[in-house]
Amino acid sequence: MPTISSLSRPRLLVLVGPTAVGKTKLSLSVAKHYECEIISGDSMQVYRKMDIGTAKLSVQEREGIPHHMMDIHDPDEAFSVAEFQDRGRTLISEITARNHIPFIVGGTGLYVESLCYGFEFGDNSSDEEFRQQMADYAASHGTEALHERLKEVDSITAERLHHHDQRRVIRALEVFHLSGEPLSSQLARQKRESPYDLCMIGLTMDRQMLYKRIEARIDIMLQEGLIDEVRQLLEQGYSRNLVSMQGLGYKEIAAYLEGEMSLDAAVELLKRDTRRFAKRQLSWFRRMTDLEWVDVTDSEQTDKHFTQICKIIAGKFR
RNA sequence: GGAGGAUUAGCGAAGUGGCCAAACGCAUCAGACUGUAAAUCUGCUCCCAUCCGGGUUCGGUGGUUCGAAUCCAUCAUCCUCCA
Repeated sequence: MPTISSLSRPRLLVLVGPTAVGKTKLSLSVAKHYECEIISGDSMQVYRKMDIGTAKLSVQEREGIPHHMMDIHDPDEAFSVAEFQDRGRTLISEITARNHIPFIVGGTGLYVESLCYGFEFGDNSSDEEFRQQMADYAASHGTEALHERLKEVDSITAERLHHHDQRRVIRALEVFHLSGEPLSSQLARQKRESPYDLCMIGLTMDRQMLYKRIEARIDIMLQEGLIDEVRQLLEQGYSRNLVSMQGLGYKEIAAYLEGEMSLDAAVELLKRDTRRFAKRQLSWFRRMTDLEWVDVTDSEQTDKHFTQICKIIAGKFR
């Protein structure tokens, strides 16, 4: 039963799951049934010109359902969780005002969670020069020395980070550098409560089956012209160092196109990396306690899964 | 028929008398994750045990030795060369 506060909070429907489980397909049925507008919860679909490798639905395939947070940046424009959250919040209130249900569908755990819960990124922003300085320091003095420096300003964060995890060590240092406050104390202030009336569904599947689907999907992407897509990006001058080019499929195919490995090797690597990614997604989602799981191993039974999902939604949003 | 080489954990591959349950790589599995997150990072993987620890391994069998994955014999399988 909804409490007073849940009645006053906007509804937010969420569908997560590892890559290639079948989120997209199910999301269309659900969106139609509940008059939803979809917000892509995916860190790579935000980029234009990256369609095949990100398994983006074409406008036609969207069957008239609005899809937000797609194609909002060129591949050389940096994107971040904070921006995702910011835009997401706006979208949610706009969609709610239209009397539609905002529906996040995606596989980027951090992004989805940042929107679902009260993550506060503050105005820490970033400082490229500082990052570079820190990276240089680690290169000359070692990662442990850099970790030591973090220990001095934020021992709590240092405690939980391995000194090899330079990206996080540097960010924690950067947060202190920019705000004068340790990341850990900023985090301690945040409340875990969601600003929304949440209904979160997670799709899962037998691992072997999922891996087969991943491989099959990659083969299809290749047939659909993934290599050309990557080639065009490179020809248009998008560097391999760009964040967008670190995406699965782009990274590996670019390595092939630049002559670093054979196509077979690149494809094999892409499959492996994607399998690993799916595993990581699952381990992220598993700790999300508000999630209701739906096992879609029997991938033929989409009607059954759809019914199951509707039941969960009906239970939450009554 | 003869000569030589090989056989190590899921795979590849070190180890050639004690420091070996066995390096390393891969793959698998598990985990972390608050402005790069499709990124970044950690740990496990012969069996049993939460820990201490215990039990079985290095193609099979039988030896030598206080002690063998490592030495010897023999059998099996594979490869190369000579017939």
